[in-house]
Amino acid sequence: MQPSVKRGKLAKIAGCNIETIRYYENIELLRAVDRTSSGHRVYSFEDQARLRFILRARELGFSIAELRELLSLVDSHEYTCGEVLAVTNDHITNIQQKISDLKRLEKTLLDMAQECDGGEVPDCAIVDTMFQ
Amino acid sequence: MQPSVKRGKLAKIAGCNIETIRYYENIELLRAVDRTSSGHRVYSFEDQARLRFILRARELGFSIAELRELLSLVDSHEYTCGEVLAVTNDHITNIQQKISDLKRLEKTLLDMAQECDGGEVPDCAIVDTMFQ
DNA sequence: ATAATCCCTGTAGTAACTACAGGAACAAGA
DNA sequence: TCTTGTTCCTGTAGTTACTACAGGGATTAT
Repeated sequence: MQPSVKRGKLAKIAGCNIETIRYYENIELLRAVDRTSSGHRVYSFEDQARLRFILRARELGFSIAELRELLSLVDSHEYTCGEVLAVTNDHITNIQQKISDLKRLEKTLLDMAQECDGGEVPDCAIVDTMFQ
Repeated sequence: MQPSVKRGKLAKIAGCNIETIRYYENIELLRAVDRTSSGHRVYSFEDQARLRFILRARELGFSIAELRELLSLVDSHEYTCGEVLAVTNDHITNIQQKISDLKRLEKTLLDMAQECDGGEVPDCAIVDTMFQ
């Protein structure tokens, strides 16, 4: 980790697309960082850590809106563990809901596929089911 | 089910947004249906069945691209059961992948939440973890 | 010096809709 | 018949979270 890097290098070490960084600046997840005299962005150590936090949260499936909530807590420097836990628990609930929706879907599709003999004939239980 | 309806009524009986129908026409999942002399769209019985097929497939999580594949099979009138099953099985595989991704996510989040005591102090294991 | 690479900006495209705005048509009641 | 309210038409823009240009300066390497 270097004390200051430009956008391309930051993208490389953080493992994201270079344009993603500019995007996060546009939507104000990242601050408008310092520039060289010719206008090239220069990212400090803290900037790099913040980007990694953002990318990690995204990997964990937090939406930008949820992430904004997390960041505003962290930025306030007055957040409590309980507040962070609440956001996280909401997110876990969302994910559990998605899992159960997908499982129901999977079951329906498997049932449909079971009905279908996969043969060469132009008559298919799946199509029939989808037409109801 | 009536033999011919206009867009608003079709949306109501099919249970979708009125604009969705026009959207499906734009992207050519639905044909450019007949019009009255003044230009109002009129949907036949077959048009209604096709919309229901589309909506059902979307409910089952098929993407528009997958749906296009299904519809081109159905439209050819020469599809075999095996072809439809192949598309369906691909889709099932996608869904199973999503489920396992989400489960991994859920576990990571639950582990993180476990570390967090949810207390009143401004020091949080979740935040620490996300900063790595 | 020059070529290759990097960085800058603004804008448009992706998926699958949804939501207007501004105006014409139609149905129902007085 | 007139009017009011609802429905329909069109085109366009907004949503999420990026990604991909184009056209042009800045920097680095040879």
